[in-house]
Amino acid sequence: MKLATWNVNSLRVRLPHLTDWLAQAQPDIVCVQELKCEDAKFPRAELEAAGYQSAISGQKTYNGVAILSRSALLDVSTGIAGFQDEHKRVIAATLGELRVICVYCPNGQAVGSEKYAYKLRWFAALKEYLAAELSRHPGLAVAGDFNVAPEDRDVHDPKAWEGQVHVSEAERSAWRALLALGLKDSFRLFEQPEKIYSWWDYRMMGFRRNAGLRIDHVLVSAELAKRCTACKVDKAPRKLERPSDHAPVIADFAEDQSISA
DNA sequence: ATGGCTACGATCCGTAGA
Repeated sequence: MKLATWNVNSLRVRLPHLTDWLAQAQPDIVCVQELKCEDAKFPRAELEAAGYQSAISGQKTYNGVAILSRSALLDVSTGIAGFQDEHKRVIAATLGELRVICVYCPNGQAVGSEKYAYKLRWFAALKEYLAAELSRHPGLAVAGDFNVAPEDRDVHDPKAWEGQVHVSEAERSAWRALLALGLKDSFRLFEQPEKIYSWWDYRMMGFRRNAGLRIDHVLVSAELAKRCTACKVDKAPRKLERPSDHAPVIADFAEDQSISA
């Protein structure tokens, strides 16, 4: 079973990239962020033709999240329970034994800004929400654009980025608070090559220089981590004409139903 | 050198992303 996350930076612009990638990568479930698309304009039929059902929470111009799946999406919920938010950043659904939560965490703009304070409030609310979800769903995956590079090795130039938004101590602390719930960064369950990132600035030839950050993540509960066999960034769509600035991250899971071997 | 792209919705520039 393959579970992916991809910030497409406008679903309307990126739909051909998305459908081509679905055909090539064959994920079973995809968490999509930055739809920038109202629900009424969501290309449901095109994605159904590609073999995927959709659960969506969209809005005009900004934000917007969706979960695409080859199988039925049940118990769909949107937003963070108990947290008032104008932004459409969270959607969750159940697929059999698996609970999937798709997140588009706030950018934060700059350390000390109002948006940064909102980002930290948002992460605190997310943590409480995930704690409750974990207590109900042992098989939980939280996938999306977290807008946090957890460690210096997730940053192309840690010196230049030191203290900046996406890497600041408060943001990394908020990230570690999610791990403290028992969630694992699926990427770090495995040996990885150095300098692997999931986002590259459009400017200054960021992708050519591999000047990136690893900010898109697939977190898994302890139960799900046992079944996780790989996690990789797929850079291929970032090489296309008019790409998203993010690349998809894809995690693999054994279909193992047994308790012990 | 605090810029540099890209998407969007409103114009021929501002907001936002990261």
